[in-house]
Amino acid sequence: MTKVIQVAPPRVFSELKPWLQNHYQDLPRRLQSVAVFAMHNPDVIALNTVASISDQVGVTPSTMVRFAKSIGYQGFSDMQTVFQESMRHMPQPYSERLNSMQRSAGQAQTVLSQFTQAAAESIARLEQKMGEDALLQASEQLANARMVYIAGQGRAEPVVTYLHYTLVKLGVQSVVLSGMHHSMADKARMLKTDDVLLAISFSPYTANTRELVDICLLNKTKVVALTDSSLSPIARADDFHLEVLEEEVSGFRGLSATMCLALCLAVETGRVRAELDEKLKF
Amino acid sequence: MTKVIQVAPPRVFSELKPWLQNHYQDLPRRLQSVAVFAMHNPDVIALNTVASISDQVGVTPSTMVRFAKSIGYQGFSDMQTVFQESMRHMPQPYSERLNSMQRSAGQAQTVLSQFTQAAAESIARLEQKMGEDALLQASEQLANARMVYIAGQGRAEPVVTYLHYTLVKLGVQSVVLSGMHHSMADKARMLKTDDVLLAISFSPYTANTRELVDICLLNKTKVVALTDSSLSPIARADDFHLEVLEEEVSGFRGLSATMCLALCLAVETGRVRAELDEKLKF
DNA sequence: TTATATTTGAAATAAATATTCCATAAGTAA
DNA sequence: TTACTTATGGAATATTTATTTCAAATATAA
Repeated sequence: MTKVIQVAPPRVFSELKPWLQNHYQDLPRRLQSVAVFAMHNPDVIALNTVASISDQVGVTPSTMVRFAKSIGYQGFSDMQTVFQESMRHMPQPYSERLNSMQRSAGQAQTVLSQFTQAAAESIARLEQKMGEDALLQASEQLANARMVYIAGQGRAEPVVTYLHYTLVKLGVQSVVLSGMHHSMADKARMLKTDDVLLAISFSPYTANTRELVDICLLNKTKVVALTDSSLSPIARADDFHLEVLEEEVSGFRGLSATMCLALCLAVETGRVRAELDEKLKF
Repeated sequence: MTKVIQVAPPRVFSELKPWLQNHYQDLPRRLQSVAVFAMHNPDVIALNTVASISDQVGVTPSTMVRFAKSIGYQGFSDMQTVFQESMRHMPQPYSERLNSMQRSAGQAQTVLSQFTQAAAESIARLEQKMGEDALLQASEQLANARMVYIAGQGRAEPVVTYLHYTLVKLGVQSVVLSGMHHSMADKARMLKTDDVLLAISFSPYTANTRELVDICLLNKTKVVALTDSSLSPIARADDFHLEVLEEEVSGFRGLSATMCLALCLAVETGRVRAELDEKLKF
């Protein structure tokens, strides 16, 4: 029989959370899954049935009961009430919503709210302005490449890392150029005509990335550019460029929308590539 | 037999409210009581059983069922789900609400819209859940450090790069540990007690980063952790951890909210550090 | 008033949901 | 490996919870 905690279990959600943090490591595998799910989806625990929840978590109903008992509750239902109580007065669809709006309109904004707002705006604009077809075109270029070379410096570097990571995971061959200590000319020489350069650059545009794009376009190597303005030197008539502009907060620009676009680009590329691979089989 | 509305009943709470206002006069006395109660205590309807609710309203269980049926629902349970749904996605303040409504009303979602929506949701949640004080505490730790060592692998790597880039720009000395080819023990040895480890790790948590955190905590070196769950092995009672959860779209998790938090953390750290430097002058 | 329709409550029934139990699988230590 | 402990899934069971039924109460119209 699974050992059961004897002491009284947390009666409020805010106490349950640290409890799980402390005991998480010692929990059996399945019970860990439940713990993670519960912390991430408290509303689901509060509102759904054992069957439905266990299904979402990917465990059996018994496991849900065991989980509750291992914390010290009498059973699942007992634990569920704790989750339900945590929702009770929190939401209040309308009145509460208005409150939070007033609050944000009213007093001084926190650092956090300023930046989250800027990020949200940037993402909203991305969705509005970015054409699905532009994204698709760029993805097709990348998917058709023998190898994708990714370049970018400074603020663009995290984007490079992320694109590389995601593309590789999706089975698209790619290499990061920025890290290599070659001259631009040497780097450009690595690119064959069936390769594609994926260049990321934001204002102020670094000379290096720009130079690389220039050389590639001269060599008729395809270029996909990710930048913050169509006026950017790396956005040219003869390349495929995607534009994403981050809202600025007192001089700082985030990367939220850019990362979102990067993910879209990678996923779409992976999809197109998978389609191509499928065709080649026959 | 009580006459029952034939047309489809409101499927969302916001439509149910006006419906009740319009039909209130025509309802039998007991059903009016229920209507009033339901509008004033939607959370009770969402979370309690018929027996408990009918008791609170002062009617019999049958009346609750009749009430639901008189609106057009199949029974009480059917109506209850509408109340429950209204509690479910409680964050999403306003703009996002509108967006998702427009979208769901329209056609199928594009890749872009799916990911932007996920990003927006993640950011909204970040703003709601993250405490300004937790952010400030973490920032103070970093600002007081002689040197900030940043570690993280895989999906966390872009975040490492970004934090490093931003911190350095803000005049906070920092080094990226991930890139170095040392053993974890060697890396840990670099950290003195007045240094701080800034560890970033997401599920599935890489052993390396976890090990590093363990060693540092053993050595009483301060740790600031950025992770996707308070259950993560790097979120421990004795470190300062910030939690940010990215919404998932068909298996992919973005970094939009994470990057936003990273920027907040860096900027706040820079601000605190500037204050400290100012004091030292006198 | 009486006849009729409507509303209501209480108890019986049906449905759903949680819980327990047990056989088997997965780990662990020798 | 083998013996042993712990964890897990599936099915049977118990419990809770919603729903229906029907008789009584209340209202309405003649």
